[in-house]
Amino acid sequence: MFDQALAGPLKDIQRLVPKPLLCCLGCVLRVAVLLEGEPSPQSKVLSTMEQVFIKDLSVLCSNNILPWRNLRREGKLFSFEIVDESGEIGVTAFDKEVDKFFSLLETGKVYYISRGKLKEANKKYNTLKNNYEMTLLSETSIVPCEDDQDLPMVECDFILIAQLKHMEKDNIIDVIGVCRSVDDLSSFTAKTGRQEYKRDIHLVDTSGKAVAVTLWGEQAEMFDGSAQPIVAVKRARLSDFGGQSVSAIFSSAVMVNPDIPEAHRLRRWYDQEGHALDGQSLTELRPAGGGANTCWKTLSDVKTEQLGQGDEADYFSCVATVLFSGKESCLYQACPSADCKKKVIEQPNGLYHCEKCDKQFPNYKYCVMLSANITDFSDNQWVTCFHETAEGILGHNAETLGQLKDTDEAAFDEVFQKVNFTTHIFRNRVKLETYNDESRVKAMVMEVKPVDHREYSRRLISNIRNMAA
DNA sequence: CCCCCCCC
Repeated sequence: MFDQALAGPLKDIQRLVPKPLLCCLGCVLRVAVLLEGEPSPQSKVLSTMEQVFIKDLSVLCSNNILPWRNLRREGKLFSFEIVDESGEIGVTAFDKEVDKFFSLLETGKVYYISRGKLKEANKKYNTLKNNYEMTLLSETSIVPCEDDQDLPMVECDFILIAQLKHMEKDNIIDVIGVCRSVDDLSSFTAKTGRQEYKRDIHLVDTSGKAVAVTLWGEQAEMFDGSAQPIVAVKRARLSDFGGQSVSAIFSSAVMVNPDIPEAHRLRRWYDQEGHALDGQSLTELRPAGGGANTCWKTLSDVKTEQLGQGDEADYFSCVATVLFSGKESCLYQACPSADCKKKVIEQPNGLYHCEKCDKQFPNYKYCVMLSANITDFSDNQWVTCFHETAEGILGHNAETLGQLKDTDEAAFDEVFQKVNFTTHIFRNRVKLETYNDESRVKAMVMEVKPVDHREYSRRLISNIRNMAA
């Protein structure tokens, strides 16, 4: 079927590419490419019978047929990547070739490919180490290769996480590490308006450093890091977000527990000693579920840095302990309308008037406005907590508190006793407020969360390191 | 012949 005399390695089509070859993780496709005719950079036909492997595991999943459109016409396409010992190349199939080959090509299988077309790769979109890319033609043939024994495994271009520090943003890199933790899946609205998903995972390697890797879409949704697997990401992009982080891109290959020596070495290292280390992350720690750019301050920082004294409000987060919470006047009678929390005024007629809704009601509901003094090692601060934040600190909702107040004074007191010396993460808003010609900085609690001791300890250790440096 | 690679 194929003329062995024409056989040659993939490197024949990239002899103009002086780069060393890349690794092949999870080798997949063996391809023999037949070249015919004179090579020319613009359009040449391939001819080789050497083993070639697909290496991008993501491109062959079933939803990778994409529509395309230009001024003249539209159609569909899919692309995949093949690699042999000598290098890699991207391949694209359009329209009829999609119908013909998409279901035939299977990740993990080996094929002979003949009579494709080569053209110059567009480096803007193609991060493969090849100056060319391949297009399938109507005369292209792809035939499964039964001999898939002894697939060559080539060395990888993995970079130690600690070495990322010396690299610039946007570099395309390969990393491998132990997935020591996984953030929750998060959803966001992309520029296109579509709802997309992402997930950060945290890899640590023998360099003792860790880095966050962002996965996207289905890869993010499906990722299971519960067993702390080894994760290799090929052709990811180095980002400067949060200091340094790594982002999977369209053509990144994410491999979980690949069967390669680096992975086995990492597994042994982590299980024996790595798990006990607290590898410092190149990516700034962001507490799970926390807002953007959490600004951690001690309470004395807030004063020395004069937060809240400018025109705008300032926001900061702190870990602090409740010293006192005022039970007097912490409950008020509020408008019973669902979304209204305005204080109501009892009328002579026995009804309750809400100024905001401009209505009178026969009843009211309780709402909480709690004044508390919170402290950390450095200072203390009076803060005001409304509604959910107050309920969070007190551990009861407003309705329950109201009932206790009205029916069981002792139990009501106990709620406030129990709150003393509880520690939380507070996110606060501080702003200068003027009342009766007197200006003072008021602190309002925006959010109360339990302390994540693991994350908190990491941050403290990181602070100590930074102070020692 | 496509060509978006995202987000805080």
